[in-house]
Amino acid sequence: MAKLENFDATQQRLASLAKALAHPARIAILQQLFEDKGCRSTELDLPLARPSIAQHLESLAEVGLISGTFTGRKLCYCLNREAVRQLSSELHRFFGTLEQSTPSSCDPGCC
Amino acid sequence: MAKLENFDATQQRLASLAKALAHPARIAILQQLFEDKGCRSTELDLPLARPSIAQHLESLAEVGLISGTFTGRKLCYCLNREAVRQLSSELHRFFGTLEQSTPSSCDPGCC
DNA sequence: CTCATTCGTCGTATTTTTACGACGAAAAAA
DNA sequence: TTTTTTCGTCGTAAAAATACGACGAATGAG
Repeated sequence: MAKLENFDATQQRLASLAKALAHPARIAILQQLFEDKGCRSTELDLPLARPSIAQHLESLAEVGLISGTFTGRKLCYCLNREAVRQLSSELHRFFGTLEQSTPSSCDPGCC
Repeated sequence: MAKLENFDATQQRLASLAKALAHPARIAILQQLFEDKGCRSTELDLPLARPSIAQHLESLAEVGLISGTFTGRKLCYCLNREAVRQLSSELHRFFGTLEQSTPSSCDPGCC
């Protein structure tokens, strides 16, 4: 399948950032990391089994929103606050350009 | 699967809005609707077959970002600009609360 | 009218995501 | 040391998302 490469880079990037947020567990993880609830898959409080939590952490790490480092054998995930800020501003810019557009679509003559 | 209902409503809502944006085709559709490129699945310019485009339009409609109406047998999708504005502000609020949090996670003593 | 085209939808193949049991190595307890 | 617990990861089952061929009704051309 994977016809994703036929879209332009900006569309792909926005989509993959959005995909990172596209599961309540990952939203919850970001919230808890921000609240300093803990940084390990076992410290996070989610209604999911541990392997699932680890998987969600990995997806967040893949887009750079968090990054995991080992201290000995323990894996700790840290927020990449700068990346979060950047994601926030990319989304904001996207919606900004949308809102600047001419508000004429679906005028009476549209269809 | 579907353990989604074990997360709180805000997390679920944010996730499903993000999911709506989680494909480059849907990003492109929003852009083109905003640019008044057309409002029908056949007028949109995407590297996908028509049934696929129709499917992406449906997902956007499901979260209320656009809505389709028939004029005779022709189906025209219109942007719901108010819903887009609201999505934008919900995401902004989410990131806002994140950024206000104490920036201490992953301090030296974290792990 | 007849034939071709258009467009919405159905069904389904394929891929990706989600979820977790189970294993093994390390750490902790006994 | 022996036993138990902890935790990261592997493999895989189940579900959801993605993509499109094909059908049929309606429209338009000849």
